Amino acid sequence: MRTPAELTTAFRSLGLKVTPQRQLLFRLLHDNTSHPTAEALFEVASAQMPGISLRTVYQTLTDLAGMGELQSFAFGSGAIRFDPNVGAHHHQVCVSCDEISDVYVDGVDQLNVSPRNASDAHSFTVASTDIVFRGRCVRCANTV
Amino acid sequence: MRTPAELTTAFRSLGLKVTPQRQLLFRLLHDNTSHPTAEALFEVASAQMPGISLRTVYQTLTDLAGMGELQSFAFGSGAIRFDPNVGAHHHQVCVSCDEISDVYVDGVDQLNVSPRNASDAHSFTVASTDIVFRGRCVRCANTV
DNA sequence: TTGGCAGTTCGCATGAGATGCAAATAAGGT
DNA sequence: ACCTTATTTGCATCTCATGCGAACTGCCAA
Repeated sequence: MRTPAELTTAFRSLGLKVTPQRQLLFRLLHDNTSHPTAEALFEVASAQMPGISLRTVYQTLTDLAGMGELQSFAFGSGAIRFDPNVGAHHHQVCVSCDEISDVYVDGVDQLNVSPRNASDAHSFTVASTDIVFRGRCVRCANTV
Repeated sequence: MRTPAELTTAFRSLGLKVTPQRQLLFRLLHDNTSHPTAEALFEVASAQMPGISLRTVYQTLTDLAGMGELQSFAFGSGAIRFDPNVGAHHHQVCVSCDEISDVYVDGVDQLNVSPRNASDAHSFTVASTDIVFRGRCVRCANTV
């Protein structure tokens, strides 16, 4: 997503207001690589702005996602994760500690896809491809 | 997953009981390519066995998944989908009608993965790879 | 600088999806 | 046929998320 300063301009030019709550979330999300949940952001935000509402966090995240400034993903279990990295990338998920990392993948366009039924060939128009690698991060691999 | 007959034997040899409810679900799931939710299976099961409990459907699905007879996936939104196809395959999801289809993909092992930070290289042990193609099925592509 | 409209925040209610729990019931070995 | 043990069921509970309305506040305009 864009920088807090750019988002401030973007919001204003859309007729949206730049509140202290939103500014805080802009800052907490910018360059955030932890793929936080709404709840997790709420915890961090609350420490810096006691009284901020979970509802507002959800609201702002939804708005940012709608503007294309955030991507959101559901990884198997639990709450939705938000990712300010909106470029083409994929994810690694540690099955042990649930840590999620961005990864860049070459060769996606070379994948050879064949539907279950031959009759379905060429019947699907792919708009995007999401790849999730599940396994163990170094820390968890060494802890087993 | 295995056939209802095979599952019957497998359950018995594990000390588990083969109830009419389970037999019905074995049948409804065998060769089912619709990636149903627990609720969806409950609807179909209820038609054939009025009174069957949603709780039992969840319970049996969880058991089968735990035995490796089913795979379960969370696709972006809504309820968990179950898939009796436990072989290596991936999925196509229509963003318009939510239809999910199995697809087979060649070249997965040739993907060249690079972590966001070079220092993370070789730090992750991949156990499985899930690919989701999002787009439009023929039906929806023609309806736009 | 001030006024006021329109967008926001916030808390509570609500809803979906899923699981915990205990009493009643039934499978299936003996 | 019996008895032990697994299952089924319904209800309560939990998590994650969104709807809604009253109170509040950015921020443009005068």
